[in-house]
Amino acid sequence: MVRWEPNPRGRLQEAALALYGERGFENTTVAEIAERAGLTERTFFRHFADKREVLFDGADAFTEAFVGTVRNAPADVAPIDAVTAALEAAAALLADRKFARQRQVVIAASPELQERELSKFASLSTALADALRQRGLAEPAATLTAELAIAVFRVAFERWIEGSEDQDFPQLIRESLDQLRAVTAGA
Amino acid sequence: MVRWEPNPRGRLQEAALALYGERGFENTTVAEIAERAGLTERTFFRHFADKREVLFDGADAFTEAFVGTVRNAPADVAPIDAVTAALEAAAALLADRKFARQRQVVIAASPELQERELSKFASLSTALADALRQRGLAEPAATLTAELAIAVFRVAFERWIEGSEDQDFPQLIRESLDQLRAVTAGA
DNA sequence: GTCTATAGTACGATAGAC
DNA sequence: GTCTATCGTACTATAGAC
Repeated sequence: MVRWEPNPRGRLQEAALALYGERGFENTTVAEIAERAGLTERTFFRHFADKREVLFDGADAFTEAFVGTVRNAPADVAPIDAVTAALEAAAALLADRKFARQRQVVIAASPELQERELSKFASLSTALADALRQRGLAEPAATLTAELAIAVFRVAFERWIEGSEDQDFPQLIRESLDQLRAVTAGA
Repeated sequence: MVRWEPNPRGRLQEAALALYGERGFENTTVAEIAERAGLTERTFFRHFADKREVLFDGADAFTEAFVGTVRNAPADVAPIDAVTAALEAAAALLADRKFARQRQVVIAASPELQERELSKFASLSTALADALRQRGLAEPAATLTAELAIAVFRVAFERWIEGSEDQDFPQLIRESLDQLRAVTAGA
């Protein structure tokens, strides 16, 4: 017989997402999350640095996948093309649209969670700019390209979440990139 | 004789910036800020929603200046050109480089303050996208153009802060925009 | 202006897993 | 034995309620 139920992190995440959805982020206490997961407040803070972080556990892995694609691209591939490939690779990690949608609804309802999400995207952008610089792209082009990539991803992601059934993520990304080119080209 | 010293907001802001700089954001209590300003903790929270907000008091005015320029641009001006004009107009609000630099050092030292700054830029981006949409620019071009503008501003701002004496902000913005065009054009 | 709930930290105790 | 996971308690400070 096991003394503790398995997967405490997962249980805490599930409990948190459910409670944030039911009564909102602000009206949920850490004690309540812990209780629903069969754990204590103390244990929650052992697994997650704060009350927001419980919804962003996969962020590092996502960043790694994203940046890794850029790092592994052949040296003669143009920055914009390497980044496009990375965007499509990252999209593949978002298989579960229903879960993503539920999570996004919760985040959209809380300014604090939105702040944290922005912070995660900023980290991703920084890591991406690093990778581009290591490929020889100078500043400020590296930073701008990274920011641009994040913007494209977020636009495509939002459309994917909100869209109907068979929206193709890579297709959405290509469309957004085309829009961006049209704008920067000017009138 | 005056009953209260004038300008409580300004005194709180000054005290906060000084203390955050001296001992860091996390190691500063609201009570200490209030004390240095000759006020009470309660009064601090009457003026600012939270401990971070005291460093972002000018954000709304900045957004208004930025977005107003876009809104007032003639209808036949291309979106990218309207946005460029707004960037340069916004830059004019940042006259005091020494203050801006000090503030930026403080923000850079605190993840919490960085999160708040990102949040302010996100609000600005949303407002900008709204203005562009009212000018007839469709989605997702409006959102992408707004995000792009913020990215260009931030890059130029950072260079302005870090640069030597006579860096011209408008010039930095034009350079960043050129870089962006070169990247999106591809190899 | 006073009071209170809750986030988050510090330190410690306990006890299963190996 | 060592390592690691949980839980107990006391505490500070933010922020909101009254």
